[in-house]
Amino acid sequence: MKIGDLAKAGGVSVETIRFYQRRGLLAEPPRATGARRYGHADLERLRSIRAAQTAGFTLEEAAVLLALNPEDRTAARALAETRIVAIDERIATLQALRAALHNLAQDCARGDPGPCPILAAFGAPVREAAAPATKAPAQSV
Amino acid sequence: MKIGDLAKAGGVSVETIRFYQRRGLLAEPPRATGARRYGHADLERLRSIRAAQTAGFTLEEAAVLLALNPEDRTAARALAETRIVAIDERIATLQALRAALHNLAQDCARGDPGPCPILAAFGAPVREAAAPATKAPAQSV
DNA sequence: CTTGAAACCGTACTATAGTACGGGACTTAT
DNA sequence: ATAAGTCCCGTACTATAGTACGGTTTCAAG
Repeated sequence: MKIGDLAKAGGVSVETIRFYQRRGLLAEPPRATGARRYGHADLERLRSIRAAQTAGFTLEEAAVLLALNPEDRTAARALAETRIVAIDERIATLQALRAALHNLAQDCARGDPGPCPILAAFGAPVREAAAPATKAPAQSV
Repeated sequence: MKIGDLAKAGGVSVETIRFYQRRGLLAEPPRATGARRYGHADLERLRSIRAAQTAGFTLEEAAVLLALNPEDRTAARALAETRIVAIDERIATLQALRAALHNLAQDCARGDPGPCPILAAFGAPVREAAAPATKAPAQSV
């Protein structure tokens, strides 16, 4: 396999593979007359990285996972537990946020007089200020 | 107020204020012999930005919120609803992730023979590959 | 009147995960 | 044999939200 084939098989771009190589996540096999040749193990490894990423691990953590001794269940479990705790925290934060926002939206929708509760919470207090920001609103979270 | 006072009052760094100014989120008042002078409205606005951010809006979205006509409850509510939907999606994703990870950890803890389920899911398939990645594991999510 | 703090300004760097670009080398197909 | 398509490599750019740095004024106190 050449890098392009590996990329296709792994569902990523050539650039991404090269990026992983720079980060030390993927090996750079010796080049045979020009192009480097990749084997099935490389594809497996690429898939592992992607799987770890899908599970919410960063590339950094994926690297740790991949460097683990396959026998080392304790370490693997510790890593997983750490992630679970982090995820739980994140979920709790988001739920609190969601609730707060929802309340504001409800209050706003009730339409009783006075300023919009949402804008009162984090909108325009006086406004005669700056120029509008750079571009179109981007999707987040 | 000079920029340092504003920063202190708003609980951010001077650099952050300057950054907001570059983004058009905060105005740059005219300079009176050297330093620019800030008023209470600037502090209010800074606090609004921070509040919006705490509510999970990006700076971009905060800018939109701040640019809104205070009467425009419909737009404000739309913005809030959009965020709520995004948050719900994010929560759902995280919950699925958490469940998957939790299952793997449980299976791993049950300790029945065979490879560690966690590592089987996204760990070391063959491993004779790359050098370890750059630094220490960072906290995420 | 001099020293040190703070303001000003532009630029560059941090982290994360890539994407894009440009030039040169090499391979493959017509 | 020439053109198209890959590959290789370094560098720079995207987004997000800042932080840090270096140099130049200006301000206030001693």
